[in-house]
Amino acid sequence: MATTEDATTRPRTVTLRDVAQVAGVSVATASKALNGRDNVHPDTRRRVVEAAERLSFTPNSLAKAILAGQTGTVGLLTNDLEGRFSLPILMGAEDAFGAGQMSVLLCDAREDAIREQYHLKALLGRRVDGLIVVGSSTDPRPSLGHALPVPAVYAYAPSTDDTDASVVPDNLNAGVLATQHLISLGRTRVAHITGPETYAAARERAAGAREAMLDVNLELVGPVRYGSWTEAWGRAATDSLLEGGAEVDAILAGSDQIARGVLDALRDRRLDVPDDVAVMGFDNWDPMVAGARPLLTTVDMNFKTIGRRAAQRLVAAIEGRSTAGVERVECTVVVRGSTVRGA
Amino acid sequence: MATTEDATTRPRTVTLRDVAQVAGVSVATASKALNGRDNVHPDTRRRVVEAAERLSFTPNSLAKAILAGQTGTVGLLTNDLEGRFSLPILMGAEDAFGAGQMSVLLCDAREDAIREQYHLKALLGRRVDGLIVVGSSTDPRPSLGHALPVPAVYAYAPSTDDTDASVVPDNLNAGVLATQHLISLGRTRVAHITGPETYAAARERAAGAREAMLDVNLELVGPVRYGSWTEAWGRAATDSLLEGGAEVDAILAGSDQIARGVLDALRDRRLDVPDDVAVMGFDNWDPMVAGARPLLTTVDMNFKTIGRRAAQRLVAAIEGRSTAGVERVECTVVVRGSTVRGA
DNA sequence: CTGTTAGCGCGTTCAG
DNA sequence: CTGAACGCGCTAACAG
Repeated sequence: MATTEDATTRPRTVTLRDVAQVAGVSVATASKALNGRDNVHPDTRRRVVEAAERLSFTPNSLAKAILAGQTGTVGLLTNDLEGRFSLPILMGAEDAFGAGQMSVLLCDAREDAIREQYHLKALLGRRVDGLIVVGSSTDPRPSLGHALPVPAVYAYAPSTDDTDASVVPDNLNAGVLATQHLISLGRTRVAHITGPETYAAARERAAGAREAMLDVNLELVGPVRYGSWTEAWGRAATDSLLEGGAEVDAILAGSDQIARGVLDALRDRRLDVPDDVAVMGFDNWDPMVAGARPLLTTVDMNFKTIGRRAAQRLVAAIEGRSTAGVERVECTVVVRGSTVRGA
Repeated sequence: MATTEDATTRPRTVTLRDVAQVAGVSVATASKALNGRDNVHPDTRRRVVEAAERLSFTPNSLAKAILAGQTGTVGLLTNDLEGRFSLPILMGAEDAFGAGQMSVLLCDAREDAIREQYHLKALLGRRVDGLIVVGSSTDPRPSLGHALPVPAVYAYAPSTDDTDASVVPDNLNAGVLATQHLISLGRTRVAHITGPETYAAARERAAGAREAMLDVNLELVGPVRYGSWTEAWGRAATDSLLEGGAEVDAILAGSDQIARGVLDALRDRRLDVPDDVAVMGFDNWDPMVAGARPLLTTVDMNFKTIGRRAAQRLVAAIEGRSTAGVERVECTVVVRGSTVRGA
């Protein structure tokens, strides 16, 4: 690692003025030529374009932005950069913007309101055209308020203020769909092992499961077992369930991690999956799903779609077509070997 | 989701001019007052600051940047937003910048050179002060070249051009340290199951393992088993290893996922971990490590540190103290129950 | 068709 | 201690 002073060798940023000079025209003409405006002689345009390429001119978006009042930049304020939710959401947003020319300024507030304010200020200072706010759980989070100079869309965690725009996973429906899949396989004795009751996601999925059972005049086996989003809890809860003598032909796990624990516990007891007991998870989290034996049936919450929709609504809002309210994104059951042999 | 036209209700962006007007001073004075420059009467300053707060004035960084020639923004160009490497690196970079006032513009090129060029152009247009380029594997990647108007630092994947600045994990040393840990426990018959031989990370870790064994006049049991970075490969390779009649007292897995597969296969064969066979992985990837039975000993490659170092070197380069060459970040052995009972 | 002028929001001289 | 004037890179309106 040698230290070198190459600041001097680095080419100075080339401006439109340089291009104009090389092409032998005025700055204004160069501008028009490069932006495809009318009233420029083809020959002149060609000269300007050539000069621009030769100097590898990159227009200064900042200067443009200062005029236009639009920066083509959005702020993405997350609280869960570690988590596996922000990332797909971020990708979805990138997707949606990618086609256009939006760039994403990323900030992680780490669940700290002070940090969030700080970053918010920084983003507004950089004159972002809009904000996407990603929560760390599906529980509602405080609104940034309506006094913002730019529109905001809340993703994953809805805003507590429902005149804000939010895009969230449909956890209730996820519970319903998962349970209907199990019922469609002829399973009638379904137990539900899930994460902490303090999580809205856990409660809503459980409510969906209960609802789907009720629709066919069935009930879940025993109470919903709330615990933590871990494999260890999946194992422990399964053990206690079976030791309690419960007869089950399906276990609905509140997440893929819990499902992995359930599978392990069943395997230890020499119970066959899916013949004896069918198992399902939620999230379709690849590393968990792909390594499971058998491969895990799960519900994909379509985080990427959430990100994409949030981005689309944000763009709409920036263009003046603002929408309010919570949008729930459909989830998808992904059938694999843990519920249907060989699938 | 009701559509509303609230563009009108949204407060117009307030400029320094507004503040000056309210405070009854000129823009120049307002500027000095807010930026803590000398030669401003305390009373005047107070009036200006109050006005700024009342209007919730946010200085326009763009305008500032256009003058200063520095935007306080860096571009992070990744190829692996899905992957679990960019994320910690991104966080480390955020950490390092967070103290200061750098903001991060994020772009995912998805391994597509065209996309990368496109994003690069966009970032340069936004006049980023520097670039961090994150690869998707530890294999060297093509340099962006030296004709860039701003410095670049390559993280995770080094640049093929070693006059560039790169920060990468020390995979060779990781292999050494892991193996030394096993040796220190008295294990002498160590097998190595890892990912595809096409990956530099796999080859280097294997080389480190071989080297550490050689240091104490030992050899790995059998050839290195190259395969894929999956649990399934871990299971399959372990089965074939043991069916081949190999006597091993330790298995070094090339990743935590592979290690999980190894643990499963050993468990199926009623072999005790760590008493019969000690098992180790690489990456210290929490979801894999935390769910393992027993908890998995592994090598943490300190991705966050990589991100932090890349950010620090970038800042140094931006300030003119540019450094060239590849920096290898130390890794750390994290001891848990799969090598030391009860740890 | 092209060049000149003005101004976006701000920081920085330099007179007053 | 304060304010007018200038310039950053660029586009829009107008004049030639």
